[in-house]
Amino acid sequence: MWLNSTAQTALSAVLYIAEHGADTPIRVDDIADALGSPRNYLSKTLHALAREGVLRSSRGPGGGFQLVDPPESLALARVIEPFEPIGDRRCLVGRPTCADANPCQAHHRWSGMAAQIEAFFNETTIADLLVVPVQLTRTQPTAPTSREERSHARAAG
Amino acid sequence: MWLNSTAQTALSAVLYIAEHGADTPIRVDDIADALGSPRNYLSKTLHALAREGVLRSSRGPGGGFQLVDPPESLALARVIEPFEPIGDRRCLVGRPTCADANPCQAHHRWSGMAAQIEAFFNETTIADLLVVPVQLTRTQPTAPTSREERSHARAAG
DNA sequence: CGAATTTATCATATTCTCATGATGTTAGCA
DNA sequence: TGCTAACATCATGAGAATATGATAAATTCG
Repeated sequence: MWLNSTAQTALSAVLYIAEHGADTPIRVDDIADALGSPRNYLSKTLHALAREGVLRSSRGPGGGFQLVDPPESLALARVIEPFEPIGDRRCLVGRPTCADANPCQAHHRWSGMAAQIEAFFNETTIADLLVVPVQLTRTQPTAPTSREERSHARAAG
Repeated sequence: MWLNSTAQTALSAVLYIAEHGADTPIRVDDIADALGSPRNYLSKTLHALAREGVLRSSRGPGGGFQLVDPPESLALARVIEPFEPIGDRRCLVGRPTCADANPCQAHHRWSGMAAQIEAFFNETTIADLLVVPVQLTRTQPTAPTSREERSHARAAG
C-alpha cells in the first residue's frame, strides 16, 4: 500500500477527530469503534501524533484527543510522516543517497513524480478532505459549489 | 518506501540484466554481487519474474537469466506488480472498496494522483531507465541527445 | 557416464509490523 | 479521600517480509 496500515489509521483517526471533535475531546474508544482498529495500538499511534504536536491529549473524565491546529492548517504530511517517512521515498530502488548529482538509473524519470507526490502530501490539508463530495444521486439539484477548486484541482480525478 | 525491498531488488536486477545481458544470460551470483542482495532470495525473486514471463532462466554452464522482451517493451509495472500490486494502492486509507461511487474521504483528492502514479509505472519502460543520464562533469561537450524526450517528459524533474 | 555449473526449492532463522492483555498514571468529581 | 474515567505503557505474541544454508534438479561438456 502507499501508506502502511499505521499511517492509514492515523489519517483516518485525525479525519474522525476533525469531523467530530469541534468542541469536545474524542475518546480513543470511540475512534477505535468507528474505525474498527485495535484500541491500544490506536492509543499508541495517537500518542505519537500528540508528541509531534498534531494532537493534544487529556486524561480523565471528559478527556480524549483534539486537534492542535485547525484542519485548514494541518497538512497530511504532518499526520503521515511519523509513521511513513515521505522523504525516504525519493529513490525508486531505495538507495540511501540518490540525488541529481549521484543518481540511480531511475532517478531522472522518477524524481519528478516523487516531487509531485510529496507536494500532494505537503499541500493537501485535512480540511481539504472534509469537504463532503458532491453526491451522484441527483435527488437534489444542489446549488453550484461555486469556488471550490483550489490548487490541487489537477490532483483530483 | 514506495516499493518494498523485494520489488526494488527485482527492478534493480532487471535493469542489471538489461544492461549486461545483451547476448548472454546473466548468473544470479553476478547480480547478487552487483546489487549486494542475498543470493537465494534473489534467485527466488527472479524465478517469480520468470513465471510471469518477464525473464527466461536456463540452468547449467552458460545459464542464467535473460529478458524475454526487449527493454523498450517492458513496462516497470510488469516487473513490480508480482511483488507490490499497484492496483491495491488506489485508496489512501486502504479501504478495499473505494471508488467514485463509494468514496472514502480522501478519494476525490487522491484518485488523480494515484492514476498518475499508475500511469508512470505502466508507461515507463526499462529502456527509459537505461538512458545514461547527461553528466554534469562537462569534460566532454557531448553531442546533443537530439530526440530523447518522449511522453513522460513531465514526469522527470 | 561423470564432473562441474547453474538454477530451484526446502527448512529454518531473523527482523519488523501489527496486535493484545494487563497494568500504571493522571484527572475529575463527590 | 476514594471512585471512576480516560490515556500511557509494558510485556508478550502472531504473522509477514526478508534472509540463510543445505540440498535437489537440470544442463553442459569432456
